[in-house]
Amino acid sequence: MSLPSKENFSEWFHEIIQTAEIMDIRYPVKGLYVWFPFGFKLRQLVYGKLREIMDREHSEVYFPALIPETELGKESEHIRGFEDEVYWITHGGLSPLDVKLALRPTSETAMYPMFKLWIRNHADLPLRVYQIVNTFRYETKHTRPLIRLREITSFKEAHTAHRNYEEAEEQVKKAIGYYKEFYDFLAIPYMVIRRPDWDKFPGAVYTIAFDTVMPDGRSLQIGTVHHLGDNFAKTFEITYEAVDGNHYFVHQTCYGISERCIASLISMHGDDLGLVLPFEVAPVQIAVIPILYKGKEEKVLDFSNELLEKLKGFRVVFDKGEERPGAKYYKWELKGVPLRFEIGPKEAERREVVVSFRDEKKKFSVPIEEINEQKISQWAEEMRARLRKKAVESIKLKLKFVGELSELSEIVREYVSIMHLCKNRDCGEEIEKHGGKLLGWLEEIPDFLEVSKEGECIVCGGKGSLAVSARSY
RNA sequence: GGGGCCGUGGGGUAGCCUGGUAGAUCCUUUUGGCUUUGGGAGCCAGAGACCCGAGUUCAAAUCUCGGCGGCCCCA
Repeated sequence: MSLPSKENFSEWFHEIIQTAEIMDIRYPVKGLYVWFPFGFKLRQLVYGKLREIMDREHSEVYFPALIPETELGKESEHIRGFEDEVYWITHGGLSPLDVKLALRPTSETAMYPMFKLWIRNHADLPLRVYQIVNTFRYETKHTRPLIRLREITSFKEAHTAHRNYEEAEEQVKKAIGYYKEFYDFLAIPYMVIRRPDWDKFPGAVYTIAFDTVMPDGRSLQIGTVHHLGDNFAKTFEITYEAVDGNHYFVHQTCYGISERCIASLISMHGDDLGLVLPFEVAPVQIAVIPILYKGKEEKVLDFSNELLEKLKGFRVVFDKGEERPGAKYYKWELKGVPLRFEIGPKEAERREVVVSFRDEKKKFSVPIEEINEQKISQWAEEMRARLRKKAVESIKLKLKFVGELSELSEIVREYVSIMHLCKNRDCGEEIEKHGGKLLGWLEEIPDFLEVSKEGECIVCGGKGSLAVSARSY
């Protein structure tokens, strides 16, 4: 029943996914997992926020999951980046297909032939759409629920088209802003990192990623934003007629977030007792536990009902099951319920409620009259601040600035390594010889890092800026 | 890409080396009943398992091979 300690992160993650009923990992195909109802509810709430953000200036769409080989292969760099990982449909029934169909590894080549039809003139721009879909990649490394999947079940991908490079770049900045808002909402600290030129999205001009740090000191990419320039526009002939009457190629961006956001949510805040979830995304926000002594049930139940009446706007569980109170506390703590109200004969007598926050040990009493939506929202907001502070503190312990190249091999085994590095590819490759992966250069300095942006390249001594290397998931 | 370990009730394990009825390995889970309820209650009676396939053998959870699935280490 009890989880392994979070100190042993890999084991802890594996167990909590199952015992907290996020995903059932017993599905008999490698890399595919089943969402439990509870996990799916969490997904729905988290993606609800993402939808809310996207809906401000994007339209939600749906494109087919199957892409003909003829389209997938059009952009040569793009196909080279994915060809090892594509699942192919080769038959319809017993007959071989004339044109093989790929299960989308991502949707650029599904969407952009249609963009060509949709975009005629400058009034059609900017075009901004997104979809939340499954994608397939034949992963050869170890698969892991929510983190490395052969079917990504929850890929939010946005695709935009603009009149020129600059307007597309504006969109890149906006996208970064949206993702910041999303991860701030989840109280997950992140680094915004520009990927090395040799490690960008296949077909992109440049790639900017969101990376966070897992409790075992490995990095996890939890979002990417790509400036595609007019690379795909040229391949798929997406042009528009401008006010001057000439035709120009559009410039595009795309950006995505997968269920790794939920992996990071679980990993960042969870503890030895189970999930710890921000109030807004918790499938159960409040657990009300009555303590039913024999002969006093009615009094306690009446008072509970009075309380429940006040909690109508929230996702509440009223647990009057047979178990003893202690067992119920553990059960709902495992599920990450942010607020717990306990009501026994004493509380009914004094018209008070015992309140307990998931992220803190202490309990305290509050008169029932003081409990209302505003109070609860205030508690929720305070809890988010505490979660973020705690997350930042734990991340700080996993980051280390590296001043000497000779120290890197040692440090990168346990920490996400920060260093000054120039943009020279040779220097970047030198970094990776010491283990870990060069994630790239910090686009901005996060508030939890106190180091100067500029410095001498740790390899060649030239002009360098802050770079990050880590063992990554 | 290279190497190693593993698969037994829903979950975690003992048994495998040295083949001999899973009639009771242990913990957890679960069904019914009684008694309980302020941090994982107790008792009684039940339920539930050898990954799949082939081979060796009188006999396979146990030995061999293959498949599927999982974990770890190195690059």
